[in-house]
Amino acid sequence: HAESQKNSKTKKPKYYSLIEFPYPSGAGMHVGHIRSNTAMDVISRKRRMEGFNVLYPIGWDAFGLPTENYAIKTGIHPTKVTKTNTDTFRRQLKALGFSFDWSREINTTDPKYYKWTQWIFLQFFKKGLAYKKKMAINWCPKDKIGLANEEVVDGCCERCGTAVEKRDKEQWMLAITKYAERLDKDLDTVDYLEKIKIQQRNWIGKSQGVNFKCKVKDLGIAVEMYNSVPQTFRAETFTVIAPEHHLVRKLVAGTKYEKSVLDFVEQLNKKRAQKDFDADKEMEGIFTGRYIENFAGSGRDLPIWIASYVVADYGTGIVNASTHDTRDFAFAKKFKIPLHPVMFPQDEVEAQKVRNDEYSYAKDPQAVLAEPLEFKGRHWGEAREDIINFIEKNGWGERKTNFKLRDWVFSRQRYWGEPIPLINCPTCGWVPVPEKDLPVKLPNVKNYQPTDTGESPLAAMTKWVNVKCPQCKGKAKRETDTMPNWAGSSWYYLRYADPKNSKAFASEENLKYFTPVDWYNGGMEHTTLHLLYSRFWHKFLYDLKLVPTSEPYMKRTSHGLILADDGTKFSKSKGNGIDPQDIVKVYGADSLRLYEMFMGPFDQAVSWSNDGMVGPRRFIEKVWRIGNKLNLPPSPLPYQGGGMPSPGKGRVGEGFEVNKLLHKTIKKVTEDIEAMRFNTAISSMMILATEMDKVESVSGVDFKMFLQILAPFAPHVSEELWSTLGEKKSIHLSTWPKFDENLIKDDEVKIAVQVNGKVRAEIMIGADEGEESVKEKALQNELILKHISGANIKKVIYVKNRLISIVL
RNA sequence: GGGCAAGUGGCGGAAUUGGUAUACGCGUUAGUCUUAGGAACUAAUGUCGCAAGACUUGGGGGUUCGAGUCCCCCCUUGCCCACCA
Repeated sequence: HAESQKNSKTKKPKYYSLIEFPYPSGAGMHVGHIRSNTAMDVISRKRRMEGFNVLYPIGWDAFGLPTENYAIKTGIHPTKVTKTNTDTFRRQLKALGFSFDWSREINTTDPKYYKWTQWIFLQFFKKGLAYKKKMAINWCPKDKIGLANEEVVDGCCERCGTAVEKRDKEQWMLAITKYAERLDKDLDTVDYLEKIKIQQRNWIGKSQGVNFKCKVKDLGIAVEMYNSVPQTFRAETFTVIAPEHHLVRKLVAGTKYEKSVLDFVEQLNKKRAQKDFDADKEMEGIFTGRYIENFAGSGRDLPIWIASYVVADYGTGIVNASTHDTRDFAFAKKFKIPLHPVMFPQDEVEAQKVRNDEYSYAKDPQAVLAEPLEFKGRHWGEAREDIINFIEKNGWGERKTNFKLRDWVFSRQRYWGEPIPLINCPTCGWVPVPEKDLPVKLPNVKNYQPTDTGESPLAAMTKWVNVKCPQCKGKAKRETDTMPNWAGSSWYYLRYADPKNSKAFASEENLKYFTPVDWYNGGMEHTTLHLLYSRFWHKFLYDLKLVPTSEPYMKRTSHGLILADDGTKFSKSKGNGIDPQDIVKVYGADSLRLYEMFMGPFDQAVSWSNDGMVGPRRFIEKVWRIGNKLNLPPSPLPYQGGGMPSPGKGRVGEGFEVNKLLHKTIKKVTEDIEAMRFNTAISSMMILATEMDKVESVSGVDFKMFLQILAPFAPHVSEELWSTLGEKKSIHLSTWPKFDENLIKDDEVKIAVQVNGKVRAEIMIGADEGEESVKEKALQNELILKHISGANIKKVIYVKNRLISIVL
């Protein structure tokens, strides 16, 4: 295994490659888990051979619910469960020969580690970015835990599937929205797969629009209405407000609408909490009896409706509505609210349909505006900026940027997490635990079960809870909430740079040398949670001048899932996971690694197939056989079925051709690894091996170069053969081979000759043969003559070294 | 409903990004060697056809000398998101 060295010990440039550290579940790893590890191991090994000091670390993200639930069920302490599980995982990973630097292994549940998770949290607290807020949180009645918005799937708990309820609870929040702008903008500075950037951008949901300033008629209340498509602001005929909006009560107080509206809201809120509520289908609303007065100087008063599709916490929770929004349109149709289109398709027939309110017409950049009159005839797509300026000049509203991103609910009422290191003092309020008292260790409790009151099990530990206030020394109580499992993973890549440091989360020197992460591979499912959270923490630490860069990861790629052979997901409940160690026992670690990389495109989902394992295994045996031809001492390759592979029979071949193929393969493998096209890299090595197997003798130099490009994929067999060839140093410390430009050029090329688009012949030409000469060759070809005789040749097209196309 | 992928032999998948579709692997068939083979090697293997040849990348149109690749319409599947205009 590899030991990454600190700056002082090496002059090599560093390279930091990273995989998401695993959550050590009781089920152990299945073959799907190691796809990412194998890919990054290939890249890390190649980098070492290219002369980098590679940091490729590993650790355990071990806080979290599954372990806690297991502890509740069995009564075994989560620490013990974690120990057992990490031992299993470690054994499984070691069986595959990943070149992790095990000397840097970390564990988020180790007090020496979570001391710094707590420390970083306190920095958030001190900067006012951690705050307590009473809010309607998502409450899972089964897990008895508050969930972040991001953890609710279809109105259900992401973990257990129980329908989520709303509950008021004081929660610690982290103000990620303060960083929304930078999290969006700085995506321009990093090399992430485009689909990852897109997904993060959609999640952050930046939208630029206008906050209109309005008054409620007869009440004199000022309200703001956010609209992200202000171009169509002359089209609105009504206003929609979210049912849970705080203004609703004020609007109807003391009016004849009060009872019916409040009843409606209560019912609607219940309905919306259900998981199968479909806002588009079940569009509901009620008139409040109130109007927006003279909206944006239009002279029109807009009736205010409560609408089921508006949310209070996006924008201002109240929106000027018009025909040019599909949901507003559907709402108006349902409640027979008059419409007033202001933009039209260029096609007159279609335009008439819009005039007749036959359909909603929205978001077409080519649309022609009829109003506002100052913009008559201009297009929707280009008039936007001018119209916003126009609105601002007239004082109707202000330019405003909104984000979908919400602040992060950071409290959990659970046992198995980092205690939030704060003390609540009746006189001083929330006081941070002094740095010298960190970490606040998890106390031993008998019962891990969360309480029905929604308090953490820690709340029952009165000895632990009751403390002196660090400021006034009066009686005070500890916070009993713990952190979510995303906390420890938000900064773990920094700890790897200096995992044993007790003075800081990592030394400045080591951070400067090792960070940022150069290449980070992980699952798409973490794009909007872990990946975004850790970018947020990193930027915060950057602002405190504690890390040297503003982004944690320079490059982010993702792997496709490995599915069971029936195309479904591996899952604990089905118990269909395949243990990599079972495969290793039969086929060997190298075969498994090769197969994982060979089975399909790295970024796409592939189904596991036990039969497919055979191919890579045979390939390795073939490589072994070629090694035997080099007069090596016989050394049996163990095989489950017993027996020894045959030495193979040499045939007379042309060594020179093999040499050319070798250099072409070096080029292909070198390039394919960088692009994560591992499958085609392996296929080209298979072709090379077949050719080397056919020829009578292969030069040791050639064979060693082949072993070197194979080494990142199949580290064990290549190392073994390397040493039997007399090499004293590890193949993994050798220098990545360079291909010879002269050898990858062909003197002769076979090209296709097409007649009217159909391939009719193939001819050999010189690699740099002139166009005229090639055309002549083609036209004189017997097979071609058959097809062109008696016809008029209109055109002859020559694509260099590819084909000739004759058009009759 | 939105976003992102994807649809190619019996199966997993290649295709230098508009230039010989089906590389490589699995499976299958025949042969060689063998006491034996669940080893290895050789050959064949998209479909139809005796052949010449014709057809073929989810379906239908189009652009082009030339389309798996580009454009339009439609169908199907997966993942993520979904009251957020």
